[in-house]
Amino acid sequence: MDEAERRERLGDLDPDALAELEAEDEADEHELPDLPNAEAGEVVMRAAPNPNGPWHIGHARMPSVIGTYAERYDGEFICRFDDTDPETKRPDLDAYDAILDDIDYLGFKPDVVLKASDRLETYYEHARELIDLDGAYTCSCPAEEFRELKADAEPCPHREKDAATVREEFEAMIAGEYDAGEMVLRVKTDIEHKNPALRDWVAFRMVDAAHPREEAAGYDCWPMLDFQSGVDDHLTGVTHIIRGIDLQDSAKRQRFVYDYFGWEYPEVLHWGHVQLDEYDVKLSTSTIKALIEEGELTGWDDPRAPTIKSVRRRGIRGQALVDAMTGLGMSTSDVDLAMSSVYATNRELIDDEADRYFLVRDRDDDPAVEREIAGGPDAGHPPRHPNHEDRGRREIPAGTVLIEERDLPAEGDRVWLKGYGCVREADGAFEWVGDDIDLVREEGVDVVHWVPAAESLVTRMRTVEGDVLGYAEPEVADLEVGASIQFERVGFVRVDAFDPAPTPEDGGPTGEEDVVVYYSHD
RNA sequence: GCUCGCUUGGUGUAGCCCGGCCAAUCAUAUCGGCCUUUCGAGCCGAUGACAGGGGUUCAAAUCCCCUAGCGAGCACCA
Repeated sequence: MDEAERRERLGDLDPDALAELEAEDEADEHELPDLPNAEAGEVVMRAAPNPNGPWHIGHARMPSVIGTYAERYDGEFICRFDDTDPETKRPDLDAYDAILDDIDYLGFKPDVVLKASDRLETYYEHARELIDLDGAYTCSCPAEEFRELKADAEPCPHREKDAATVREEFEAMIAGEYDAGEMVLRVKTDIEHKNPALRDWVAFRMVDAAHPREEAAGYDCWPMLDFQSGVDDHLTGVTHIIRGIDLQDSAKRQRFVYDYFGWEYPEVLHWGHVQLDEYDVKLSTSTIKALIEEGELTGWDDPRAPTIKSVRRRGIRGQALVDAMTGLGMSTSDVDLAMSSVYATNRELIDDEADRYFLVRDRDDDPAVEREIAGGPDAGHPPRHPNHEDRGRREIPAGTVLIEERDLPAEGDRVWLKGYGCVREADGAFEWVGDDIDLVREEGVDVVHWVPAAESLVTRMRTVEGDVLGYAEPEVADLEVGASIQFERVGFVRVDAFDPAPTPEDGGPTGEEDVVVYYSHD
């Protein structure tokens, strides 16, 4: 009896037991723990990226997890751009759409897209209300001076200003009557709170630089993250917040504002930082940006860059990334993501559709070597896919072939050219032996890949470790850009371009290539 | 310095709130076998973990304390 039969029989004997078993199965499929206090149809979550550059792989975690939860609970997925710093983390105008595109690649679509920089008037309104509730005060202390007072749990003289004065000075902030550093609005929390991080934090400050978005360029008084994000989460009905441990004090800070307004704070989950193995490059927008500017990387989609654009160009499916990210769970500790688990998932996703081809690599330590075949058929005909004979067979001209030096048999020994037959190495040439498969099965002849010496395509394969040159079999020319294929005994690749134009950067195409492919994984 | 948090095999994770069914789950990785004209896949098997110490208890991965290690916040960044 197999599993299905056993279940059917159990269903007859004891339907309740079967239902229980199936419920367990369903629970097991959840990589992510259930959300606290979550009800189907009432969950609202948000990703709040700062659009200051394209995303690295770590950024995939938030949309992956939120999107997955939104699907599980039939909830809402808000994408809110927290672009309230026109200066130090200055938004990149291209990043807004690039980020939405990356979310789309992961297979999710936000229900709502917001930009904080569109919502300044809303923040001002709430600040005014907070002032009226005696929950905030304008402060002209130099930052350093206040820091010392705070460290000693001492209030500054501005804390006791009357509301009218505070209101007046805040309106002057909005009107742009101060320069950066001259005046801030602080939330009145508890100046003696045992955690210094929570004492009278800044809600609004003056910024001299104009916001890059035209719609927001006229504002000089900008909210800080904790104020803006706290107000927006409430106003947009967010029920569950997920954020990094770097923001673990944010909820505690924002609670003071929520208490003034009588709002209920959402559920909060924190998680640690993600590190990736495999890459030499740090998972940091600024680091990657710098390496591109220095010419170390050819761009955000360089295969050596740990970015979403890069893995996408390499033919990794968004789903593979989502599975890996949700598999990391919701732990508060820092985690290392093994790229091998992304690759394992992706392999399952593309193996069935990826047709097989040959690529003979030509490397310094393992060059392609040429051999003329004496006797034997004119061509080999290996299948396009071992599990799909219906897709037909390739035609690979034989005659004179290339194989990788490491695959070359010793003088007098035999090797099986896959899809062709068995040959023997004799005086720098191959002698036809035959196509009796028992040679492989019973006599242990190695099976290797090969390409014709004359008709093959000059190929550049871009990998995480750098580029590899080689020769691909002729039929690769018939593929479409974007196709995922497997170079047998080499690995899966995505076809990126035919006859690419040369690029000035090191590591890019030189103009010699017939085809450029990006290496996915083995 | 003050405050907060974390620590399960190579990696990730489940279990911890509500102690016993945990001689600890699942995935990945590595190794071996079967199958296969390669690789991959599939099937079978193996490897391998509760940071350390103390306490409470009939019973601790789970509760308490201490130590160590790691991380984060104390920004007019997000």
